Amino acid sequence: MTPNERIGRSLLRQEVSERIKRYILDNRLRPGSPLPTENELCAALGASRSSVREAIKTLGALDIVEVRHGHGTYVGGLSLSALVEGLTFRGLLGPDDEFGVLSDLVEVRELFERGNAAKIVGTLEESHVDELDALVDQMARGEDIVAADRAFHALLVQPLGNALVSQLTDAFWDVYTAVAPHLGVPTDENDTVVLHRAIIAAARTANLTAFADAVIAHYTPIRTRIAAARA
Amino acid sequence: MTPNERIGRSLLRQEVSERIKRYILDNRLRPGSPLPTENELCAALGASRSSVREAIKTLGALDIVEVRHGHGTYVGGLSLSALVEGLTFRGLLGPDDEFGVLSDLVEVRELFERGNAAKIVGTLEESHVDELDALVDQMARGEDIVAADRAFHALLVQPLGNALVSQLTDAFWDVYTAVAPHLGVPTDENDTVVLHRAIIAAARTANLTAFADAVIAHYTPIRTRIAAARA
DNA sequence: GAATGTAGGATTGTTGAACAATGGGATTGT
DNA sequence: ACAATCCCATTGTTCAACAATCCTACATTC
Repeated sequence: MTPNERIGRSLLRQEVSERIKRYILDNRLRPGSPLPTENELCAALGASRSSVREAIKTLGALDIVEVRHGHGTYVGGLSLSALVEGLTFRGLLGPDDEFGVLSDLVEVRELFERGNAAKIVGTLEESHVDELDALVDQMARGEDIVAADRAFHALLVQPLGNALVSQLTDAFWDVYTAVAPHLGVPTDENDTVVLHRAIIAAARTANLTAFADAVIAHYTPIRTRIAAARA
Repeated sequence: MTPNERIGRSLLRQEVSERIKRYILDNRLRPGSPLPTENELCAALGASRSSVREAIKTLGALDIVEVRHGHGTYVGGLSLSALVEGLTFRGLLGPDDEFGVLSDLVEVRELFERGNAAKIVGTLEESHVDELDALVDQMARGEDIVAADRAFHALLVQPLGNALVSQLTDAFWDVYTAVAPHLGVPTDENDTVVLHRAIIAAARTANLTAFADAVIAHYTPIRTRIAAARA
């Protein structure tokens, strides 16, 4: 496809990108399904390999496509990795508070847990609470505190049955842990055990306001640290 | 940089991508700031133009960088466009409910408004309420109902002062309007005026529970439509 | 026979050069 | 002063060649 043949149309690699997406949709492919090779795509779409590759790289950044060197190209995991990378960069670029990424982030995470208190407490089963307890025990023993903390909150919102909330929770956690150190936000872990136990206790008694308060109490020191780091 | 010189290291375009991000961070560039030309980047980073371009395309997909044909490359707007494209594709790929993208989406939007009722009602000023009213008037007149609806909800969460919530609200709206038609979800607009007026009325009286109920009532028909479209 | 090593093919990664398309500014002409 | 034109810098696209990687199949060895 010589450039002359597509006057007036948009950028070629953009069209190629759209056509690859369309190909996945039309063929009902699923994450992990193999895609045609670069050369096959070149022939099928009538574009040079460079254009096809640039289009693939674009889709790769969105986790719509995943490329394995020497192996092939596959449908991606459709994760929120792009959101993580984008927000992380935003957070690193604007420590001078042009964007209050960190505090906004924490606010949303808190909202996910506090605002869904009724549903969380209502559908929380005994086994879930035990798992939460086990994670706090792990934190108390000082084993992989960060991982346990992350798993705790993931588990907390899991009963909501909302995959988007779960993935956003994870994504925001990733962004926070990536950005906070660069902004001089300390990672105080003294009260974490107590604060998490309070959340569990409130969930056990199925006391909605107590649960909401415990969640707020949990995030309060974090907000304080962020506010302090700004000054 | 001949391939031999970087054995063991990761992909070149990935390194180039990281170095471009670092360049922006180190030089405290802001959205709209110009970046070096492709050839300058080639020279500075010691990579071929193809590799540099693929790296730039990756960053472009994340809106970290923006490329203008024939003009130059600039720092991007750091928007959530990547999230929109990713979620939209996910929604289109999984109408068979592998991902319940649409319902998850609406649930989060509702949570943003309902869960922050206290803060919204508390900080809502007279002028804001008037603007909300004006938007509903516009909807009642049938002028650009979709745009007015979108503006309404954007304005509703604005007093939160949380840029992330505002942008996620916008992003989710975009995804919904892009995905819903393809899934056969009808866009009934009969009750919208009444339902939006109820939200305003509750906000005016500063009645928190009434506000939350009005928000729930507003989203109920949407959830019903999504559920119906699944069956 | 099983484990290991090796050679080959297929696929993506990288390079370099050349030309097209675009946008904006400088030049020119009136 | 204004407009049209030309020119130049920059990004878009193509092509061809070779490198790096992964997997498979085969051969080797114990």
